[in-house]
Amino acid sequence: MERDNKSSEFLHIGNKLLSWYGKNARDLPFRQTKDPYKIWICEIVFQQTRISQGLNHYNNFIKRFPDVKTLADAEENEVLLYWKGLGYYSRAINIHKASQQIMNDYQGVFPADYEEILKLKGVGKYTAAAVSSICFGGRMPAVDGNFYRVLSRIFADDFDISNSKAFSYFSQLAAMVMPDNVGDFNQAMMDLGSEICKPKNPLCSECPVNDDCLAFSMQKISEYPVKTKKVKTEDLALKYYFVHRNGQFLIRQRKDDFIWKKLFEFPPVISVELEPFIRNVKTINHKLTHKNLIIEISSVEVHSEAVWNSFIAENQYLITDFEAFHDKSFPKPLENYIQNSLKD
DNA sequence: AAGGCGGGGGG
DNA sequence: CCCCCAGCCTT
Repeated sequence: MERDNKSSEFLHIGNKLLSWYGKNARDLPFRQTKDPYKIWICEIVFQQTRISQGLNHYNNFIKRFPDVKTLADAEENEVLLYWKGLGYYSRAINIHKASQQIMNDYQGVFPADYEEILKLKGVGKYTAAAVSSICFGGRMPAVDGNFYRVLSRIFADDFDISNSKAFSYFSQLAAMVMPDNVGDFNQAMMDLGSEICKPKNPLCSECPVNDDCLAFSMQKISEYPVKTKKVKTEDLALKYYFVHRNGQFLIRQRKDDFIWKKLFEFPPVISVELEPFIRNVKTINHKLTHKNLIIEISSVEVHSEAVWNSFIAENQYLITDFEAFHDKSFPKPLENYIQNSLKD
């Protein structure tokens, strides 16, 4: 990418960030490697996810699936199991498909080119830029929420980050401050955004570029970034039946549409023969980003083996128990429900 | 171009 | 209670 005279005016900002990063980089497991597979996995795991939340998932995932081939050879359900509780489950489905893409289309060798990385399932412009810059010396800024926040403050820029053009807009701002070492620059921006230039109560007095920050000099840090779109949440009622007998209970796998893609759940309906055996009803409130779930779970104890068997056969439910359910990925609230039932 | 997708944590 | 987090896919 060619740099013109105008943009070099801000190059010292990027260099200060690099210098700061050299001394203050967070010690994270994926910082010890340039293996594109591991960097790719870490980028996917940490999409819309704080480092502290995803760290165990990342470590467990890499331990079980240390390379592309191991992941490609695995069952999708096992990949989902390692994603349990992390959310945005299409990410797990997509990295599994992408690993097979790499085996089939790239002979198992991770593609080095930005445009090729971008073709992988679940990889967008951010992730392609991050992997190509960190592992292969690519020169694209990895523009994410941190970039929006840091750059909008440095330039006191009120461009609306909820605008669909925000990515390309802030990519241009990034290009103005971006030094030659793009990989480290991208990671420096992430660490600065996470540790210093935080959404609320940023530590401006410790910021390596506070001299260059227009919003800081105007005492208007809290006004940036500008985001107009508001999150609206609506209520959604879900009904489940915890149908159990002799320590076993019934489950089925969800489709890959709507929420909780391909995770396991309880039967959503029961037959009239089972209605008399409803023991208790529990209501669980569970907050998602766009939905407030009200989950009603009725516990149904089945005594008749014949009724049990016919109910399973008619609906093709799967049988599991309080040991084996650990092998399957359940949504968080259902996971918690099972754990609580185990105590009783 | 807009909306949907999890779950956790901070203020 | 609201906002945000190493974004991406579908419509």
